Amino acid sequence: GKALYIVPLRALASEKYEEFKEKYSALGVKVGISTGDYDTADPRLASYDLLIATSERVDSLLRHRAKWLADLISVAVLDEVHLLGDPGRGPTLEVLTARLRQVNPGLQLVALSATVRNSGEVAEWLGAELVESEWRPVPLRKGVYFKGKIRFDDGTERKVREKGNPIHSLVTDTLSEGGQVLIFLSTRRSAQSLASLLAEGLSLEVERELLEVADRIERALDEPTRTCRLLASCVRRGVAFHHAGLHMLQRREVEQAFREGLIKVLCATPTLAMGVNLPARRVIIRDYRRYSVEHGAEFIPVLEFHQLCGRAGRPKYDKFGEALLLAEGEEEAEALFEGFINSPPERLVSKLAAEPALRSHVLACIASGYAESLEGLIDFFSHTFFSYQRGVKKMVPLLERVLEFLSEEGMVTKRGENLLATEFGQKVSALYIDPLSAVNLRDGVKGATSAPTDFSLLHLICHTPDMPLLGLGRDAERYEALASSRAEEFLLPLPDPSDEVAYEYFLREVKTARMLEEWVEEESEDAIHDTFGVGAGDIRRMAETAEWLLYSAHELAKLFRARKVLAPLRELQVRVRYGIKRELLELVQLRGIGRVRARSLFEAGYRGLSDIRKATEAELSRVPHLGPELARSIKKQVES
DNA sequence: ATCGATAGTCTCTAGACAGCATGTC
DNA sequence: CTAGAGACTATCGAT
Repeated sequence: GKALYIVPLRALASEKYEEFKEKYSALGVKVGISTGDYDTADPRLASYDLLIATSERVDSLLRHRAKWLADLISVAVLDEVHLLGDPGRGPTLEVLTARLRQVNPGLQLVALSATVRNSGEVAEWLGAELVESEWRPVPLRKGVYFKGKIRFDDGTERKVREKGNPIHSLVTDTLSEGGQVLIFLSTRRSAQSLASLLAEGLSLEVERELLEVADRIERALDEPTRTCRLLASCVRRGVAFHHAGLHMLQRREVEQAFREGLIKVLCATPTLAMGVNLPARRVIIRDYRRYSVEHGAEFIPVLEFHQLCGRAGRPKYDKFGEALLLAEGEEEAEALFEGFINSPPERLVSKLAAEPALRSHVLACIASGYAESLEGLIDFFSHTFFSYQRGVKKMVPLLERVLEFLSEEGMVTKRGENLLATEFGQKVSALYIDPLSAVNLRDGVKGATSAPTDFSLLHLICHTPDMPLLGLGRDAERYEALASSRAEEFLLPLPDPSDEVAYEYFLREVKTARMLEEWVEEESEDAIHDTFGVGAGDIRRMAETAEWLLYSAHELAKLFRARKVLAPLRELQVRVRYGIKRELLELVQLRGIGRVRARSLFEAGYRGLSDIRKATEAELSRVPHLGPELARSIKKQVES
């Protein structure tokens, strides 16, 4: 039979894909990958022997009733199942698991997890045998550093020569023995400031290759932002920082250079522990507290602590790995030992009861024909981890409430005992958006009486639970002013200012919409960084989400015959993808031409495909940001 | 009146999945 | 279970 390998991140999917392709292709195993940035309904998907996919992708395939998935797969691997406890992603994982078992009762499941307190419970839910193993490729020692001394969990100690602050001493200590250090911090700002401090203080000797890496990092965007320059200047001194605000190219450069040993010290936020494998001899966990809006500064979960520790020790290079916590006093050292090193990890608790998750999965169940009645739904949900932990009875009222919402909004109809998804419901499930997002998009799109502005549409998609919003910060007044000056552009009724929660939310939507508008007006990333406090990585991620929602809005507009918004939505979708004004739409159709080169061509007088047709290759290659290679390529594209 | 040092006050905080269509060095 | 860094501001004294 075939195998399905399910991972939580795209980056992990492509890492596994490369790894398995290398290992198994020679044996004649066909390895494939399916994630959001690869094909959707690729018919070849069914021909692979081993398919690697993100959990949302598998869920989506199941929603599209991919028959082969049910029939051909004989084993599924669930990598990092401890995500079951994640409020955002966990529900998908348990629903997908239950679904796979529903359609294919004979399926063999292999679940891989970090240690959790109730692993037995998870195994039992899955009908699997629990296998526990302490083995790792490189032995790991955990310890606490205090006043020039590391105390390890195996009872040993190590003296460290104190030099400057504790971090500095530990870094110097590791470097003196030829090791690399990975330092985990809780905020982007801390990561950046510690990196520049260490870059300054360590004065490492670096290899020439690293200078090239630094140049590439500085040139990753069309014009470098302050962050680009800061990162490049750190890298030139053998130090780097890493967080999700960086452009993907920069993250990859940093990871690669660290892997090759060129970068010696890396200051990172937790992205690095969740993502691809990137080990170091010594891991220093400086921030073991993290701020949360509800509880203020909190200790990170023990589970996550272990996740961070897991990055210590490079196979083949290090005899052992070390993960260290920093203590400021004797009692704190003791507390850290007890609280992290000697503490059992948390229990996994199902988060399926959260309404947004339930809305979406109940609809999918009905829309894809996995349940045709309330009984059918209850039966399906009785096989989830939630029901295993809390009993189906707790689930029933929640299901009824969600069903009520879906039928009120016209996504599901009841015919006697039968539940049926409407065309609207089908569409929403296939688009993979939150049904509440769909309701807002539908209302907005139907309410458009004339051709909407960019801002109208951007605000509309920001008014959905699927769009992550920017924080308001100190900008309340500014966006209140913006909202009132552009009041007639909103497609939906505005909230009452006396409802503070709703109004603040609204202002954040306005701010986020404004950020996307600047992106689409070709404001420089540096300027966007300054006014909105988002990095290149954030902009790309938000644009990607916006594009998906604009596409969804377009599909719903088609369904509800809101003709006036169709063309503007489609056009804006492409503009958000590239971050361009309307006038560049034609140029950007060419492969190899994006935001920067399209603008460059336009300024040079090539305003459309016909201008390019008229130009010679030599003329094109003289346009800034273009070379002979690209000139030839676009000339060829224009002629065919 | 102006500047600037200092101390007190305020503000802010990690991450990242999903649709669809189309095509190469 | 509620921290710490950096930006901002008020205050006061020296010139």
